[in-house]
Amino acid sequence: MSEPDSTERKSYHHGNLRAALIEAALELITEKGPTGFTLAEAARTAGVSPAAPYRHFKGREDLIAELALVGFDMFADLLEHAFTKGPTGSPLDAFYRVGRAYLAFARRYPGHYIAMFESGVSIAGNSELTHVSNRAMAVLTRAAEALMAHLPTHKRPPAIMVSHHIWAMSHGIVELFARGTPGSRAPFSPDELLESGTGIYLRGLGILAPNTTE
Amino acid sequence: MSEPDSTERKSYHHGNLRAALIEAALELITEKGPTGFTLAEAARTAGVSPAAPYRHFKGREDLIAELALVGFDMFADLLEHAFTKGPTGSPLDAFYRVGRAYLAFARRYPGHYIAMFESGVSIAGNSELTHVSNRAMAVLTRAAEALMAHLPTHKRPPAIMVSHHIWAMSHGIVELFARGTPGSRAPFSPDELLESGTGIYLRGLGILAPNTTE
DNA sequence: TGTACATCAGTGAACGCGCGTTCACTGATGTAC
DNA sequence: TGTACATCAGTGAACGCGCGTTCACTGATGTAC
Repeated sequence: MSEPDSTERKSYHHGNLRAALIEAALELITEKGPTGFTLAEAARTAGVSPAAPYRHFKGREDLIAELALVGFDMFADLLEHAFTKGPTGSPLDAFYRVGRAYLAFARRYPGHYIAMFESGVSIAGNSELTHVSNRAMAVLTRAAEALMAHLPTHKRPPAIMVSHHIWAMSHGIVELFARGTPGSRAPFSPDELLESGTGIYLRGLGILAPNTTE
Repeated sequence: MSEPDSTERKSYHHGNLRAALIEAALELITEKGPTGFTLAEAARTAGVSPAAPYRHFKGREDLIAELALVGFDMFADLLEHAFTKGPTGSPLDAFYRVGRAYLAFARRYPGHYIAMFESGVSIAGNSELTHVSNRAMAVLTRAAEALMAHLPTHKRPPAIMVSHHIWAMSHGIVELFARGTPGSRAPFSPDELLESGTGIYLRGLGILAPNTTE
């Protein structure tokens, strides 16, 4: 009844503070946006004094950067896994899987996604972040390359450009149609949108036949 | 030398406070992001006491909502103008113009764009905002409709879906590649990306010939 | 197995800060007559 | 043209608040011998 905070603790030491702070920060960011997140509240949620986080992070910014770092790492792994899983699948299947994985990540790990793309964290200014974000990007680019391997060279745009297109559309869909009141804003679900959008796009690349589906 | 703030003022009354506050807010939001913006600083910039803004806005949120409202209105006008200008142009030309206008708006009015899409303002929760954002969306949809008018019905996806695709890609490009260190993040400019992306997409729709350019 | 000691991971109180907002006020402006 | 008065658009001081961060401290844990 009178316990002020979430986690109980018996000993002086928390034992798992770093992880608990990350967890708390993710929840707070998900609920209140990057603006709403404060170190003090994360400490409170973890059941710890406001000074404790400074044993594990240099400060507020540092914690957010850590969220983004972990996020990009998971993101890259997820995309990678979607791309390489199921050796029976065609490059086309793999490409669609990667797209779906993109949306799935944004939906499943909103706190990470926000820290990565909406928190104002400077990716270019942090070499670790740059590295791991490049890794995620590279998966998309490889998927695009595999997809276009059999296209005649003169009809093949740079794979990086293609992955940028797909990334942009995915990100746009997440930001515009997967946030906020779910579903109310659009007559189409995010997944439908991405599926249909990339379908049309791939037809334009010459990878799908002009009028496959009905 | 010792003037603390930007605008000089001779009389007790500012005369133009509302507009000055909006101007100041746009600058601050552009420089520091939606988080960095405070009513107090906007007042300071306008050379006015921290209580003065309350004569013109209900509070901080209200000011941001106003920025978004004005922004969406300009946005819709700009897209509209791009769409209807030059009666000689084909629907295809008009469509490209609308796309370019999208990027141009984001580049030219970053403060408005941020207030509209990144400030956390709830569009659905404000009927005026909903109305004016729908208006902008409608322009895109009309452009898509005009574009697909001559497609056989069974090959024609819903215009709303198409406009959602285009909007998502445009927004994604703005967020991922037009912000931050300009150009450093991608080997392609935002305009190139949108142009090539929509080009491929329109080919997929059957609006452009399979291999038009080289 | 026991003891001394270094190190680690917390505490809690305090700081300075700037914010959003309210309040009674006052100078300037506009209007009626 | 002049005067009285209502209204408007500011002031400035104050409030309560919560934050980020620092500091000397202390309880718990790990290690050497």
